[in-house]
Amino acid sequence: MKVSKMFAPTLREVPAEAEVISHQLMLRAGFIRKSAGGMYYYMPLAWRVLKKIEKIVREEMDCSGAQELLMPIVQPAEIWQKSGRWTVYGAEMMRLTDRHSREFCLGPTHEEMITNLVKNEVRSYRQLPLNLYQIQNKYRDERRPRFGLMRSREFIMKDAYSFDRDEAGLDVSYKIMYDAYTRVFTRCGLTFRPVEADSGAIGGSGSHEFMVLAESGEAEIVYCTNCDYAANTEKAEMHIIKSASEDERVVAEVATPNCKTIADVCRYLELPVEKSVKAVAFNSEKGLILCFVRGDHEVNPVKVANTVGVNEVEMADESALAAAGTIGGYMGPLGIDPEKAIVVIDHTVMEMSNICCGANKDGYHYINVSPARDFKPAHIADIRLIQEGDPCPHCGAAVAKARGIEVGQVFKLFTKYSQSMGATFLDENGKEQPMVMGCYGIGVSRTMAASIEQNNDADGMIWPAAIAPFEALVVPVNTKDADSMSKAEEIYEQLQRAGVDVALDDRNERAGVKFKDADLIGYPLRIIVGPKTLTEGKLEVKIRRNGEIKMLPLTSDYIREIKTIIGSL
RNA sequence: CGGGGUGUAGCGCAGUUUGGUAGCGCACCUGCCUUGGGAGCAGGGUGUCGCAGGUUCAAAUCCUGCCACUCCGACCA
Repeated sequence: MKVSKMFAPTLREVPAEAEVISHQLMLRAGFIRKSAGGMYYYMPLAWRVLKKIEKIVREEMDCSGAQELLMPIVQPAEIWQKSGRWTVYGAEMMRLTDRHSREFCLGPTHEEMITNLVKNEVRSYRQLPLNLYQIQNKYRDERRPRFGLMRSREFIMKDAYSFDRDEAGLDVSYKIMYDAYTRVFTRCGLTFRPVEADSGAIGGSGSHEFMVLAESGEAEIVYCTNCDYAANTEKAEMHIIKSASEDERVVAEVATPNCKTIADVCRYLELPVEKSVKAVAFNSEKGLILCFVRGDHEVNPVKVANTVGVNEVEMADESALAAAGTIGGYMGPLGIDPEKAIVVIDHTVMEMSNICCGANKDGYHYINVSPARDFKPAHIADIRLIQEGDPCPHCGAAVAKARGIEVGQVFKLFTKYSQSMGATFLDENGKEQPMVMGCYGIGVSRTMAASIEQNNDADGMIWPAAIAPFEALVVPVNTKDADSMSKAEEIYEQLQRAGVDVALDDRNERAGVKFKDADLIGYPLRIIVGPKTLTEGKLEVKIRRNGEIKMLPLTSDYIREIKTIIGSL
């Protein structure tokens, strides 16, 4: 590829709309342009990267026994109605209607489609296990698309679906995908970490997310400083913290005027914060949920939703609290009508004694409350949000926090879709069984963005050679110098013949312009041909990542040397 | 969806307070010159001032409504 013909308009200035570095650099380097909110053109350089990522994904999927197919993007409403997700998916789904007023959606995911296909074609245990995947555009009408390709409404995804005869089979399929994902992201040159993830209503220990570690990541993860435990913070389990046992005293109501926060109450009553409980109220489709954790702890809304069995929770307002007979700042579990609110107590709270909590009226708290004796909650569960320094659920050492970009997720679906959609097979005994499913996603376009987030400097992108738009760029420093030009052309052609993915910057531009563009686009290797080095009989080769310069004698087998260097990038 | 901000040339912005023929830098086109880190000179083109109403002799500027984009909070590859 000659740069003079390349469709890659670079920008000197950062467009105002871009906030994160990957978005800024992709706009500046001519990788993407916006069409509408959360929708982008992938221009030639971006498309080259995406194709290389896809190639790695395909190789790893194919050698793991998965088979590629391609399903329609436009999906009929009926199958979503059958699985029950037509209404559940809500505004996130892009819907459309054809000329006969039949309803469709643009696929946000393909569980329904693949299950519908497989249920019609697979009858016997002999045909299992089966793993099918595709790479295509997905559509999710995000509430708030942002950060360029990191959260877009149209994005490229690899989605795979496994079908097994039982859970043991699913475990095998899951492990194969988990290992394949580890190889994919390793080959893409990413620093990542698989973490335990929330599996929502399906439950079980059935999901891992692959997180690219980056400050700009939207997800927060915790990892153990001692063992290999790592989890999304919304998933991380918290064990019960035992309190010293003491004699239970008699409950008393005390006035606590203007003490609306835990800190106020504890100061006023001269109690340690570990002797108080904090209340958080949520609204949900099952009504008001009142949650209680120890005063110095935080509530994890994801755990609350899973515990109560609702899709989503949102912060409740004062009017909802008043309807349940309580008031903000003075909420307590005592005397709450179970018909009006679901009370959920963190399991650590149930171990405490002689604590204080709100009395559900303005200006009053109870003291000497002993939860095991006094509370009658609907649920006792782990609803606590893990914090930096909390004990690791596996080994007890302190956990640390980090931010990550979720580039992949593996998920055990069990029989959620096979049951609702009737995907069954006959086992050896002729008995009908639901297929046991797993699903496995990789955000291909997000992976490209994540790589940039992790690999950049003040001058631009720094691509790992495996997914770079080009592995190398040949730069003749002065296009008017016939010797430089012919030598550059020669090297360019030699490299092409040697199978190197190379470009030639043949533009009649000053060297500075070419260097700036090369740094911005992030070619892993730059081969500079100029009169200065040519007269010394040398070729200058510069590594983008560390700025290291190697001088290769023209008499040497420099093509081979260049290939070796690229192999190490 | 709630709360802020911004919409003026391809990009970055000024002009809006106080209404009076649309500006700057970069980019782009032509020529000269230059060629190891975004050179210089000369000439040139570039706009439904987000959209729709309204006020006015006159609106980028004032008023009303809408739209888009973007940032901060609850969801996801």
